[in-house]
This record gives sequence, C-alpha cells and structure tokens, in this order.
Amino acid sequence: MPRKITLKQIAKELDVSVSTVSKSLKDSSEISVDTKEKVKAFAKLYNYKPNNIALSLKNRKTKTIGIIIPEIVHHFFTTVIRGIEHVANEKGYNVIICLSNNSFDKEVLNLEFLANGSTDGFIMSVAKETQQKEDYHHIKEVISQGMPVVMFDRVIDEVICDKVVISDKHGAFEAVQYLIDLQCKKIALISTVDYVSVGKLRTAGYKEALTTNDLEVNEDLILKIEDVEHSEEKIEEFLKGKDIDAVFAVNEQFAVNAIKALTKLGKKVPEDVSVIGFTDGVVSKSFIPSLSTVNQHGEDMGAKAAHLLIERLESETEEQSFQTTVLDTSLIIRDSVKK
Amino acid sequence: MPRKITLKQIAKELDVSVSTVSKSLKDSSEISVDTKEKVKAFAKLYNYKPNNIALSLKNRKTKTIGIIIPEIVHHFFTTVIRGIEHVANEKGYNVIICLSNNSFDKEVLNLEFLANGSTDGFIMSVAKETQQKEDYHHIKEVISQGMPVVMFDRVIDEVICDKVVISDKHGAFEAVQYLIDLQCKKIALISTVDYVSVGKLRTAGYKEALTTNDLEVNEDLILKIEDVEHSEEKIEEFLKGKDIDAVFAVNEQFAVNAIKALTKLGKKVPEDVSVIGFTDGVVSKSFIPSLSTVNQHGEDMGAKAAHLLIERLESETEEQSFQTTVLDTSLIIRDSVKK
DNA sequence: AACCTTAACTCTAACGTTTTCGTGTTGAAA
DNA sequence: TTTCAACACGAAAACGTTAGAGTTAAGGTT
Repeated sequence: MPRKITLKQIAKELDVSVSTVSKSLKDSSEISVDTKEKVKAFAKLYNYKPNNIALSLKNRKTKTIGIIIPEIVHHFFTTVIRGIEHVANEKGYNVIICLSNNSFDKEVLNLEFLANGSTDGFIMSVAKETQQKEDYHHIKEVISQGMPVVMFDRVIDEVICDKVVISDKHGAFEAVQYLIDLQCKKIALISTVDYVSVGKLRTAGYKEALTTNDLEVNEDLILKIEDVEHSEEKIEEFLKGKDIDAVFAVNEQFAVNAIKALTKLGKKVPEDVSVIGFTDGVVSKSFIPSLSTVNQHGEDMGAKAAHLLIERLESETEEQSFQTTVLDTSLIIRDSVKK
Repeated sequence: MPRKITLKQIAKELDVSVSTVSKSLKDSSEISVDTKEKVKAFAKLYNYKPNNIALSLKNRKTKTIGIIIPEIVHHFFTTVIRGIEHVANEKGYNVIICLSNNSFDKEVLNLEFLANGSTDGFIMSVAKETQQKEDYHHIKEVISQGMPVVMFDRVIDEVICDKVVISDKHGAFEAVQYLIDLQCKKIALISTVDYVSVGKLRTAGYKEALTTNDLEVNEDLILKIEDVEHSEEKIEEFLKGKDIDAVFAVNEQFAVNAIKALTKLGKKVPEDVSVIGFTDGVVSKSFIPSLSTVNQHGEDMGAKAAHLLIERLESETEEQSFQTTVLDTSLIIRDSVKK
C-alpha cells in the first residue's frame, strides 16, 4: 500500500536531517553507530531504495545502454540483444531498446530522444533506409556530444566509432569455397540490394571465391532482392530454367525459399543442387533438409559490443582511437549440401 | 563538438534568467516577443533539447514502459514487443526491455530496479521459475506501490492487475476439433509440464475436445516435456510404436520435432498423421510440409497490453477494477493436415 | 580561562527543469 | 502628482539524491 519512500520522509519520521539519513545508509563514519542502525532499520522496514532518476540526474550518468535496431522480430538481432543484455547486466547496466523499423526518421527520433539524458551510450545497427540515404548526421551528432556509440552488423565506414562486424566477405568466401570443393561449378548467388552493407560484402566474398578458383563470375547467376516480402516468387522465377549445381544465399530466408523453389522445379536438394545460407536461425536447424549456413555468432557480437561500450564509458580518459572488431564466422555443414 | 547545452548555459550566454529561457521556449505570454525570438534562435542554433532525466524527476513520470519477458530469442515474444513498441511510441512512451531468462531472481531484480523511478508501469510475462515457485511478492509489491502492471501470455490469477491472454483452451479445442472432424480418432498431445500456465490450458482444451466428441482421453497419448533442449529425442521415443493418426503440439518446436520424428519412423505427414502446432512462427510457414497452427496474434496482444497500461497511467482516477482481455486465436490450416 | 579536538550532526549547493509568486518599470487614468 | 494596471522579467522552490563545508557541544590540553 505505501508509495515509495524517500530520504526526506525517513528524515522527517526519525527527526534527523536528510543528509544524516543518506550518510547512514552509506555507512558513513560521520554518523554515530546508534543513529546509523536506527536509520537502516527504518529504511529496511519501509523497503527504501534510492530513486534511479534522481541518481542519474545527480551523477550525470544513467547506467543505461540504448540499443537501436531495425527490427525485433528477427532471430539474429535477438541473439545480439541477448549478448548485450548479458554483459550489461553483469556490469550493472540496464538496456533500453528502440526499434527503427528500418525507417530513417524513426531512427533519428529514437536517437535524439535517448540522447537527451536517457542513456549513457548506444549500440546500434543502422536502418536500411539510413544506409540508402547515406545521411548519418544524427549519429555523428550524438557522438560529437560525447556519447559513445558502438555499431554492429550494418556499420557505416563514414562514422568514426567502435564497431563490431563479422567477416562477411570471408564468411561468404568460405561457404562458396566449400561448394567449389564439392565440385560445384555453376553457383548461383541470392543477395540483397547493394546499399545494404552486408549484402554487398557477402557478394564480394562470393565473387572472390569464384575468381580465385578460376571460375567465371556470371551476372546471370546473381539475383539481388529488394524486399523480403515477395522474395519467394522472385527466387522461383530466377531459378526457373537455370542450369546450376549450387546456391549461396545471403540469409536464411532466401536459402529456404531457394530450396522450396528448386523442389518445385523438380530439382533435389542436395542431390542435384547444394544450398548454403547465411545466419544460423531456428529455421536452419528445423528445416528438411537441415540448412548448411554461415553462423554469425550473434551473441558473441552483442557481448563484444557491450564490452566495448562499457569500457569506453568507464574509462576516464577520452580515448580517441576507435577499433573495429571483426568476429569470425563458422561454416555449419548440414544436410543441404551433398556429402 | 559541443556537449549538450542546458537552460542555465543559454541563460548565462544571453544574460537573462533561467526562468526566462524556459518560458521563452514554451512560448509563454509573460515574455516579450523580442526576447522569445532571441532565445529560440539561440536554442535552435545550439540544438537545445530538454534533459529527459530532469523532466522525469520533476514530473515524477518517465514516459517509459518496462517490459519484462523470460526470453528474447523467441518469435512470439518479439511480435508482442513489436506490438507494444508500436503503441507506446504512438503515445509518446519509450520502452525498456529486461530479460528474466526464466529466472526468478533475475525477474525480482529487474522489477525492483525498474520500479525505482525508471518506468511508469510494467508489461510482463512471468518467468517459468516464478510460476513454479508460485512466489509473486515482487509483483504484488510494485503494484501496491502504485505501479500499474499488465500481464500477458503467462499470467498469474493470484495477482490482481490487468491481463491480456489468448483463449488458450479454446484455441486448443478448435485445433483438436478440426482434427476430429478430419476423422482422426487417435490424437496424441505433446505439451509442456503443467506449471506452465499455457501448457495446462492447452492440455485442458485438448481433453475437452476429445470428451465432447465422445472420445476417450488416453494418458498414454500425452507427453509432457520439461525442457525444450532435448525435446527432439523425447518426442521420437514417445512416438515410437504408437498407433496414432494425429498430433497436436502446444508449440511450434514440438510440432516440427514431431513431424521429423514421424518421418523418421516411416510415417508420412499429412497422409498418415496430421499435425497441428501452436503459435505461428517463422518455421511454420517455411517448413515442408508447412505447418498448420493456432495463431496467437502476438502483435495484437502487445498492442492491447500497451493500451491497457497507458490508459491506466493517464487516467486521473485510481480505477480499482481490473480487466482480463481474452484475444481470439485463429486456426491456420496449411499442409501438415490431410485435406 | 582560553584554546583546540573531535564526534555527530546539519546546511547548502548541485544535477536540469518548470512554475508560482514576486518585483521593478512603464504608461496612462484620475 | 498620485495611483494602478500591464508588462517583462527574476527568484525561489520543488523533484530525490549526495558530498563538502559548516555548526554545535562536549571534552581535553596548556
């Protein structure tokens, strides 16, 4: 029934000053043992807990990390969040999550809002629309105001801050190399449009693998998809009549859709066509055939990002050198490739 | 380069008082047009934005909603979050997410921490461990301190607050009824242990459907699983040698595992055995055969919960009547049941 | 007796806002 | 010339907390 109790109320009740109460609870040597015990007992009885907002105002730090991501209904992002959350909690930080829904405007709004006192720093993956517009003033602004920012996954070279990425290019390279080692010669690529940084990088890895193995890059075998919504039909159309022996897809959904389309077109996976996707989600494991993928280790990524941010928050010196951590991917081979 | 600017700094710079600056920015009629314009121009130039923390302290409200859920890497919960976030943002609220990881202690910690000024109210789904322990003192306490709480999905009857649930029992009933209408007579149930409220309710729906159709409830056809981790083997073992023509599973994962197990055991889905799951996730749509499921409408659930909470936060009167909103499920029929 | 210590407090300022209540200046009515 | 609004602004309190700088009284030292 009782509302939250404050120092002032305790002070009044015990007929001492607010500072005495505060110091008692901090076990200050300035206060007599008697008084301290009395105050502590009373505080415990009324379940006193200091008000975070007041503390934040006083200390000018909130012990809160802002996460801004494009989308929450997305397995990879949730694993990253889990990683961040784990580390943050360990270090006494809270986490506040905002979604940009891939909208530039909402990203700006979120960032501005959280920057006004709500958080000490940010961990973010930028919205697709932002990457398209190439407008990063909002991010640069919070950084220039002294807020540390750590970017992950979709990072912006132009913005100077700590970053955590996976070796997209190398991960793609390895996957395609694996396919080549299986004697695949006609490997199709299903990617996203180029302004999405990861799509671009994975495409580069695909191409590099081909060229280093003296295989020709055939643009007819490359599909770039704008929106995930109608990917299924597009993929089917793309694969129709194509003479291929493997597919490399830059995400899980595209890989699944590719298998479905291939099956529809009368080709068997993995007997006729081997398929490798990117990102190890729930679907990959469950699917029949289970999907071979490039695992991104989202949780590690989140953990690393959180460490970087907290380190910066807690270091006294305003370190000016920023680092980009590149995390390795690992290739998980399951049933969607021939043995 | 400039740190965030405050009213005080603007005041000093323009040689007026802090109150004049504050009033100017609020376009108060007390201040001359000249001064107001000067202040506004200056504020705009330096990109002044009021400090949220200071505002929160002053207004004694944070315009922030706390979400506490057991797990983030979970499709259903993320859809709920998306629903909450959408409504919250519309109404000018922010969202802060904490994970209990299904641990009672962490749930308590999160709740206590957020209750000390960080949020105006909570939307939560309780941890499995909490349901097991049946210890709800932490939730009752924040409520008694005047913090509105809205529970969803896993709700506690014993705690008096607003709730949003789906008609678990009825959803299960409909699914099983559908199977019965297909002439299935030997329907297995794969559920969770009973202390998880939704598992219990869905089991009840299953049983009711059987009895209303004069079918016997055979406990040998019911499997209750404790942890999801090793569900695959357990389900396979359970199904081995069982003479059944349908399976109803209380979640997506169990349904998928059931199909895999059945396939392994030489039975065809849907020709020999029809399968219906619960919760419409990514896997359901992608799986082959695509899964028939009871759709929970997570986003609606989140939206409703957010509406309930915000309404309570913004109503002056301390309304004492709490409501439980029951959302309908809908049965999505795909390829995992025979036609 | 005059001074110094020390224990045990209390006061005050500060964090950044908002808002109520003053207060001094002007111009005009009486 | 006095009186009184109207105007334009400033001072101060408040939200809850902390920390450094006083303050007071008791006791001890010279």
